[in-house]
Amino acid sequence: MSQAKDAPQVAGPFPLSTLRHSVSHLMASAVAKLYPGAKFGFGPAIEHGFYYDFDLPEPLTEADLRKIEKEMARIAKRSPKLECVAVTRDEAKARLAAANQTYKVEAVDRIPEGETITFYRHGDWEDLCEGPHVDRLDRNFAFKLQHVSGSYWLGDEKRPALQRVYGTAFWSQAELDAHLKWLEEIKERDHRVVGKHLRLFHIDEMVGQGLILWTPNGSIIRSELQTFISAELSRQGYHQVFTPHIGKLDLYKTSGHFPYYKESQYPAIVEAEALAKLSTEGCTCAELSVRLESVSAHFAGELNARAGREVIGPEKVLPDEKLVEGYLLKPMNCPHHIRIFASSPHSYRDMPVRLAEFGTVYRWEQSGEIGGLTRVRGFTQDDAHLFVREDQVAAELLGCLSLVKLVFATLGMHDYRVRVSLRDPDSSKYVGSSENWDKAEEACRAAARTLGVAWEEAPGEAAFYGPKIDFIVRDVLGRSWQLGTVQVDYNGPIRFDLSYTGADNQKHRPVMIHRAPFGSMERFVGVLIEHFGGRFPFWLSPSQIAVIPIREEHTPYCTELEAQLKAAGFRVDAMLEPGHMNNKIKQAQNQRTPFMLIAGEREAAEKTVAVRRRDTREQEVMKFDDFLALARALRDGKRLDLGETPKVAAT
RNA sequence: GCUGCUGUAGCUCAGUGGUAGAGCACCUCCUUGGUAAGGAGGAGGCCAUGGGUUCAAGCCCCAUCAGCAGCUCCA
Repeated sequence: MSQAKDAPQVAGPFPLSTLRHSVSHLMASAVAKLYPGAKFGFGPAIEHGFYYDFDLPEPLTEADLRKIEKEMARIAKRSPKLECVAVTRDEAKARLAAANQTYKVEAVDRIPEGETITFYRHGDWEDLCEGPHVDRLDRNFAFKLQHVSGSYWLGDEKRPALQRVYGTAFWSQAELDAHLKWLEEIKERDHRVVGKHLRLFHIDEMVGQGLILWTPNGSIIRSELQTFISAELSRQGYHQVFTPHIGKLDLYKTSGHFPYYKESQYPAIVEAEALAKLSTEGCTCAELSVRLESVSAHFAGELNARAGREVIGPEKVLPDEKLVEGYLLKPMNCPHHIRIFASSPHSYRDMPVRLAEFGTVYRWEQSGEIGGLTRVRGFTQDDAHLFVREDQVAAELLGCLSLVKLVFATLGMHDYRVRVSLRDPDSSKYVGSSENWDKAEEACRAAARTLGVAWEEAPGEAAFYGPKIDFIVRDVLGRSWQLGTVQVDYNGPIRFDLSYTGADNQKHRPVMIHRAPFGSMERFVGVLIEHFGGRFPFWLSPSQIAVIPIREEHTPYCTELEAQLKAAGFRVDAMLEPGHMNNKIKQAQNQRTPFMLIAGEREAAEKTVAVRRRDTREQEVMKFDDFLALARALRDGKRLDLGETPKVAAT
């Protein structure tokens, strides 16, 4: 941009991103020197550093990165000046073509007409680049190349695969060191690391990629959360339901999930008899697939009539006897919930009907995308479907968001974004009348406003069946994850021909609200693990209280404490086995147990406990009854603190 | 799915072609210790899986599976 020309070209503090971009040039020049024939892609500054994409004949290794770093240092020693040269479009292409920089030639073509084309040059190396850059690459900065990974030219998987080298740079070695240390700390907060250390979950090769086994410790966290959420839901008038993990293909043909999203579903389960019959007929896989995905003319006719347009084309229609029935592992809970709603007649008086279920769904995510708890193939949504009258949409949306607000506030999560996805006003692909859309969109906006956090509108991002509100959080590695979503749906009720009887004794079409405010228990707990770094608030902590005797003869008193704590419903880890107190303290600390109660002669005599809180070496002796009261208050109030006695201000 | 890297004891990791190692955890014995690792001993591995090269493979090659970093995708 023109920023390059506006920025004062004097020695002094450039923005860090400018330095990083310049260091990426430095890296590219080192690569050009070390690997003749290298072709260059893009090399921008990014949030915590920079990268550059190269096309090289051989894959780069860690050792290569060190070699490149050395060459960079050598070039930087000469304090090269970075000079900007403006050229014409033809000249730029000629220069790049001469250097056999095919990607860069393509990049020139992507520069809009009328924009100035510039090269930046240092030493005998130059690069097509819009800048800005630091004026001189002297020694007053520190850098490190971090890792190499693959990427595609222009982010398109059909184009050549390039090697992307990531690095970072700072104005001083101290800042770089601090950044690297921060990265180490981040790693320790990673839910995969914490999850293993605290034995919260397990992913087993024998079970399958992306399928989470909740171990006892993690199950405690999950069920505490579910209990908390469920209590709130019943307060808000939801009804708990349970549905099975599979459903007939017809169900998903009606909902529209099959076959249109079949590439992200586990394959259909075909009835054994049908399969046997097909194989005697010599049916191929391709034919089987067609026969599974097709519908009868009657089915298509009914659905198209209800939708008022052709949602199932003639190419999907086969004669009845050709159709093959099967089951699908459910990719969503809504069809099952819809069938519950449809199973009995409804009056306008009993609307809205709110059906909630912690429903487990299965999706065939790409293998390279799966990891930890945040991207999995089987997950349990905190799902609910609200069947509402149109005049109730706004109020129900508010109800959904108040739950989100309550849970996030309870967990101390304030760092989340809200995105309100609206329809693209120019498009006609949407279901439902435009007046209804206007109302629904305004209701979404109004609901988002009540949250008191940053939110943005995303025109054109709505689903074709309705607008939605999404909640997005970042993990410790800075990756954004969509947690929950609240969606208005005009389409489902049409496809399933849902109705209720209005005051006018006529049938009316309800509107559906899909909402899973925390997305999935897997992802949500993954984010929570990182949010707390494994130091869960008392009510969520798998182990809440460790009881540690000072000597073996203090065991009877500790047993008594254990019994009372357990009777009060706490999760107690009585460490009564022989062994040293110090070692037990260390173990409890490593387990991130919020409280250690340490008891010896004095405590037994006075019915007190020496309370040691997680992450502190200080101890506080208190009456056991007082501790019990404190623990109850922390648990029942779902408090985030551990009830530390406020420090008395110095007088 | 794509590119690259990785896979050794429950965990964290050493081991560059010649019969498998450490620390922690675990078990046994000793130790009675007032707030973050007492001592000694022991057990524990088909070196991810399947092929190949070699007199000889944890190590080299190929494939598969899984993990990691990105890319692409995420109704």
